[in-house]
Amino acid sequence: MSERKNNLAEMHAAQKLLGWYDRHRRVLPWRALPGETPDPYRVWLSEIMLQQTTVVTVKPYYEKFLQLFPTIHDLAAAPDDAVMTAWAGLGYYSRARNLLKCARTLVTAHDGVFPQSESALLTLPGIGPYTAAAIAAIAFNQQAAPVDGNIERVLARLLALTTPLPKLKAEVKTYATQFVEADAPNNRPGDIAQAMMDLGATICTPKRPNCLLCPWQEDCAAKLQGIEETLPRRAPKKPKPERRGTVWWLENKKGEVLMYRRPEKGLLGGMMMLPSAGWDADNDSTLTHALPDIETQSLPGAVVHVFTHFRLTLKVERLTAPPRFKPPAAHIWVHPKDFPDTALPSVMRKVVTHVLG
DNA sequence: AATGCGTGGTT
DNA sequence: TAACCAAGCAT
Repeated sequence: MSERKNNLAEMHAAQKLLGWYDRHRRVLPWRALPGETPDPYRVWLSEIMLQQTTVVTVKPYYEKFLQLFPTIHDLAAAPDDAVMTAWAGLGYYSRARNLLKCARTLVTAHDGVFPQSESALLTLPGIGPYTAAAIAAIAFNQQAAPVDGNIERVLARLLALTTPLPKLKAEVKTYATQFVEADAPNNRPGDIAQAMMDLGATICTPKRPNCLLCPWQEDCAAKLQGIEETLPRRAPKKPKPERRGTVWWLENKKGEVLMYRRPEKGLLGGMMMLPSAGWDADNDSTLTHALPDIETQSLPGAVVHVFTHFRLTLKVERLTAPPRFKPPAAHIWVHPKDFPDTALPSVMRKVVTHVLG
């Protein structure tokens, strides 16, 4: 380990990286320009959105959130549903719930001011090891070493680390920390983090990395061995189970559609759904019992949606509510014209499209 | 440590 | 097309 540490220092890796970053840094909406002071609220918001999510996907959501909630005080004061609706389509909805929790905690207990230390940030909802280090480094220029998927890949290749994921993460963290410490005189931990992420996103890509453009092309141990495309190594993935279910488009005379809000925890927590059954045992609709009395029209085809851990195929049935129909508890009628302002996850938007074309 | 948790783009 | 992958977190 100490040998690799020395290698890092000897190859002046940080200088090469920062030189490259100064010439090629990407302009991103949440990124401060050179000389500007980063806004912790914006750094935090972007980091939460960027968890497991690409820059291209995040951009419009980030802009929308800043428009709707310009400060952490605006966000903390917002109704839950406004935040869930603004987040709809971005996925991993626990992020939105924790975002709101975190904003309210900070506003209530700390006057809306973010703590600057990695350890204090780590205690906040939705902020884990990566995000705590990223905010500390990027927003406050603390000597923190965030390790995301990019940095994990970049350093695994630079140092030819063959440990498979997920164990690799801890190993990379120690080297990333040494890297920042070795560069202490430059005092640019935030730029080091962003430079390594930019490098991973644009050059040291998972497939077909563009080594010819890499500032570390002469230093990369993996490239030297010709194994750069095989790193990082990972355990084989499990096959994705298939689930099938039925979703009901139940319309009343006003043209409104029956919906309900899912429980806060678990899959699609806090988001709006059409009644359904057969694929998510905990959320089988109580509507099932009332349906035999109603004439149903089965729509041709099906809606297919792929979640992280299973593939879902939904048959869609269309029904008209009879005159004396009583909606089950916790259900509400929503008119399709209000769908844009409804917290509908993508799988439900696919169902809507399937029905309305 | 392993699993649950979205979605859309790329290959 | 099916598989892979993306600035991870909570439990």
